[in-house]
Amino acid sequence: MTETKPLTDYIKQHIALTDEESSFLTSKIHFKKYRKRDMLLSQGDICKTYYFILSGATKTFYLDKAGTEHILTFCIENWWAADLGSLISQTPAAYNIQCLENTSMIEIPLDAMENLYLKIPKLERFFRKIVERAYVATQNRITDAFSLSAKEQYTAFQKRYPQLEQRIPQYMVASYLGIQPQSLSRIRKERKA
Amino acid sequence: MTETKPLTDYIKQHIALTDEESSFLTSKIHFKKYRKRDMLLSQGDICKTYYFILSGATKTFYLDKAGTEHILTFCIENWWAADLGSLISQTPAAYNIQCLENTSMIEIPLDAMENLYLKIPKLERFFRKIVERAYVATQNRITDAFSLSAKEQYTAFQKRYPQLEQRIPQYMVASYLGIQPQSLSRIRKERKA
DNA sequence: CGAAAATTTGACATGACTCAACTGGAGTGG
DNA sequence: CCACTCCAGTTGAGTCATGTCAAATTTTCG
Repeated sequence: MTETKPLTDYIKQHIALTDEESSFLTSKIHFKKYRKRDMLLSQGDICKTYYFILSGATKTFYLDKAGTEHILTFCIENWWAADLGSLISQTPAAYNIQCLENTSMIEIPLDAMENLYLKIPKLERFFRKIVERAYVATQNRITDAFSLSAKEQYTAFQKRYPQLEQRIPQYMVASYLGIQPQSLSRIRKERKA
Repeated sequence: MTETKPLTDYIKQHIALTDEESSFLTSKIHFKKYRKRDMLLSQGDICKTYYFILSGATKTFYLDKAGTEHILTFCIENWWAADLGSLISQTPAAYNIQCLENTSMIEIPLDAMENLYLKIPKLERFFRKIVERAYVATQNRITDAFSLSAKEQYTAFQKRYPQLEQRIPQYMVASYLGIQPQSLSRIRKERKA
């Protein structure tokens, strides 16, 4: 299973795994490829899988009452995607997850996760740290939303996701920033001047 | 140490602890009382402690360049307070934490935490779940900020923190919502009508 | 090439901000 | 116990950033 090696390597950067643990892990996860526009999860479904992105990109978004799309986060290489709220309490997902490019990932089904935690308790620590990091990132996002103007948030986005802007349409950046595409267009125009 | 019992009880609701584990835990944590307006953490300091609130309330906030206060969260009974970003990477805190009332809490110093994880590995699981929950709450906050008007966010705040509004000044609610006190005053006026 | 989608631009509306004045209650000191 | 001060909260008037609606233009892609 050489295809799953990137994940075991990634985990080994954080915690030591014996060969046995490593191969048990490998036996529980699987490699998968998706195509641009494929949905990994739809609002209302129950999220059953953790996704670790090897290459490509996804967006996590939801549709409000008016049917407008709001992008909560982009996930790119070496990052995790899932609707954690749905996953941990097995309730209907609040979010959709969709591929923005052809994307290859490693999937860890929820029930495999339980086995992994039992057999390799160290993984509790690993995932605790992953979630901690994600939590801090989300807090920073709130902080930015609070005190930065649309212009400044756009700059912050470019810093947080270097190069991503080149890979996705502008209206998605606007959606991530919580502004209208027209407004982003005007901000960009103004910045050039 | 009967004063620390509420926390051990709280943890036991989630994971089983032997008597030995329970008393080891108790030996590592301490009970403490703070007074209204006491600072638990100041922007720029390194956060060294997890706080579990038994009674009272705190606010976690930061001051922007203009010196305006933005409240990220309120923490009340049975909830955790800390600047996790500062705590996990031992970098200067982005946030201040201050008591809004006389508040009693249980403190777990960061280095005690490491001992606890070693001696009681189950705690990794417990804290993973705590952080997961906090993460989901933060995501929901972003979602609200995105799609709700100031009016609707005010209603959401009242739902998320029942009764808290009665315990704190109105300008803090405004700060939490990310609007001016004047705007909140107008929203309240309009709602009565 | 042609249709559909994305982006830009213009004109106008609006929600929230800013600045400023005023009200009312809480706490303090004479 | 009253006068004074301070601070939270309210209200008003004008401003500004962003939203809305609509049309023109450019880009993408089958």
